Amino acid sequence: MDGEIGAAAGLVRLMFLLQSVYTDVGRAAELTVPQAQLLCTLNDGPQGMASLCATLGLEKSSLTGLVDRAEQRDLVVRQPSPDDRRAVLVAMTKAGAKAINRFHAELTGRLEGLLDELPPAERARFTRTLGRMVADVPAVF
Amino acid sequence: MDGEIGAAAGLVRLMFLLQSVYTDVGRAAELTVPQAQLLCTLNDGPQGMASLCATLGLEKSSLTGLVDRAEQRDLVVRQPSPDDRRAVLVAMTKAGAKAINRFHAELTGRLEGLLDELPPAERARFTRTLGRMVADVPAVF
DNA sequence: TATTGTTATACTCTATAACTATA
DNA sequence: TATAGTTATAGAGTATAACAATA
Repeated sequence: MDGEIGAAAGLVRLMFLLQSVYTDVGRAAELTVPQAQLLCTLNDGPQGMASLCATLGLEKSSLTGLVDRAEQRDLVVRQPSPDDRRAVLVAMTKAGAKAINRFHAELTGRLEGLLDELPPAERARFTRTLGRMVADVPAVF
Repeated sequence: MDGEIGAAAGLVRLMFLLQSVYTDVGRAAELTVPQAQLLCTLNDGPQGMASLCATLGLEKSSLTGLVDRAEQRDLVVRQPSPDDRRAVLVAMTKAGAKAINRFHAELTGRLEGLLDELPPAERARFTRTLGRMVADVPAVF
């Protein structure tokens, strides 16, 4: 009634809306979606490949390729781990930091823009509920 | 304060949560994400390639490949258009309909489960706000 | 001329399996 | 033996550019 849609349909549509915004902002910053995720994850400091696999939900070999390409574009560098000679630490370069800062600022603006037309009280309630729903999702942003 | 996160960060986390659920349910139904999107779009009836491109946000050549692979898996068929001899209509097969019905039911359940722990009033408000936000998003579900 | 769709080509992303080196 | 990471290989998805056929 009255054009209402179910919760599931609404969530799927929101997912596509968010994906298209994310991809779009990425393109403007010359970052693919997985590259942007990688850089966001590295924002807190260098990490080992295994740890990145867990955060990003990728197989080891997939991450090897992703890091290879990001390294070719001078977004990240591989460094030897001081503690474990098998391990590698992946760190952002200055160019990577610059790209992700731009991406982050632009994406934040675009996403907040999606809520612009909501009355402030409704927006606040929505954001609070959102925070509850994603409490357990790793901080990839 | 109090573990609150901003609206943009919340939306990004929700996007990743939704993507992982969507991908997961797709895998169980042996559908890739783009294949599931394609089948959902065809649920209302056969469509031409150009129309599908617009709905799915893909280039013509990308869609050609997607439909090729879906056709190889017997999920869709290409039919000649009765009105325009250049055009092609893409339609679901019985196997495609079966797969997407299963996918749809399972995904709906999983997504509604995300809201399970919210108090009913909060859930209703959230769903209503959601509906407002995605009013202009094409119905890909 | 414009539109519909395909082909050729190239790149990114992802996974599985087998491998090397270190713990 | 177990863990950290790479290599080899294969397949899906996407885009740009050039093309054929029809409107």
